[in-house]
Amino acid sequence: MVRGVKQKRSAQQVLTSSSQRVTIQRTLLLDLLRQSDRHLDAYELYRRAEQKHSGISLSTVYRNLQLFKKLGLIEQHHFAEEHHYYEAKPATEHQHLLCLNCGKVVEFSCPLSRKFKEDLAKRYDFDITGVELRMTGLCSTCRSKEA
Amino acid sequence: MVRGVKQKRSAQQVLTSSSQRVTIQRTLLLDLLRQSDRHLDAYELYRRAEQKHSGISLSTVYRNLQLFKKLGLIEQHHFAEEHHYYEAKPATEHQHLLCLNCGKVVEFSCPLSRKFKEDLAKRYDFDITGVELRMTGLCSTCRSKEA
DNA sequence: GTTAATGCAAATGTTTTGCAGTATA
DNA sequence: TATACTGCAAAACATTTGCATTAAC
Repeated sequence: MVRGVKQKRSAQQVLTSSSQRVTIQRTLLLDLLRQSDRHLDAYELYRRAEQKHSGISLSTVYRNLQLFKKLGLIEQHHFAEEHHYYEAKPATEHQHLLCLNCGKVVEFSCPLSRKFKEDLAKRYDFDITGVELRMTGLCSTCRSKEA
Repeated sequence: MVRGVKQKRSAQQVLTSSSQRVTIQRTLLLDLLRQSDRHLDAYELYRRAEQKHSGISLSTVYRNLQLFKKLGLIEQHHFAEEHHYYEAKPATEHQHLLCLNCGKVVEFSCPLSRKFKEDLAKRYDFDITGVELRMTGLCSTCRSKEA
C-alpha cells in the first residue's frame, strides 16, 4: 500500500475502524479539533460546531470528547483551574509552557522526558504510558507590562 | 535569632505575618494539610476538619484553600479529572507518578527539572515559577493483577 | 428493521457567592 | 468596637444522564 502525503487517517476511517457510527456531528467535531491551532474547551468546540451545524447539542460534544479520548484521538489538558482543554493528539510528543497572566501556551518538545521515563519506570517498577510536563510562569510581554 | 529544629513556621506565624486573622478554622485546616501524608481534596479535608471542629462549613474550606494557595502555603494538583488535590508546599520540589488503576501516587525528586527550567526560560523568554511533571501509568501491583 | 447516537431537559457534583451573625484584632 | 471570617443556603458552573426521537448500519 502506497502512503501519500496525508499523515493522519480521516475522521471516517478512524470511526469506522473502531466500529463507531460515522455521524455528521462526530465528523465535524473531529475535524474542528484537528484543524484548530489552539487548545479548545468543550464549550468553545460547541460554539464552533454550532456555526457549521446549528442544532448540535452540548451533550453530544461532551459525549464525543469522551469517545475520542477513549479512542486515543485527542488529549485532555488541565490548563486553567476549572476547565479541560482538548487537542487532537499531536504526531510528536510535546509539553507545555503556560503564562499565568495572559494564558499563552507554548508547546515545546522535550526529548529528555524519554530518559526520565525509562529511569523512573525501572526505579519504581511502573509501566509509564503518559508524560505531562507543564511549566508555568510569566511570558516576556506580561513581565514587561508588570514592570 | 537562633533557628531550632523546626523548619516551618507555625500556621499562626504565617497568617499573622501576612495580616490575615488567625481563626480556629484556619489553624486547623493548615495543620491538617501539613500533617497529612497524602494529597487531600477539598471534601476530604472538610471531613477531617469536621471531626476536630464540628460545624465547620465546606465554604470555609474552599475559601481558605484559595487563601493558602495565594499565600503560597499549599500546592494544587490535578490528579483525577474532576477533583483538585492539595498538599502543604513541600520543602523540596518533587514530581508525581500516578497509577491510573489504583490511584497510587509516588513522589520523586527530579533535579533535572532545574536544568530544563533554565533552558526553557532562556529560549522562550519566560519567567518560570512552577514546574509540574506528572507521569501516569500502571504500578507493578496493578500490572500483575491485569496479567 | 435494529440499534446506536442525538437533542432536550433535568440531574449531578464541585465550587462560589450573598448575607446575617460571630469572633478576631 | 470595627471589620474580617464564618456558616448557611442558594447560585453558578461544568459535566452527566434519562428518555423519546432520529439517523446510521
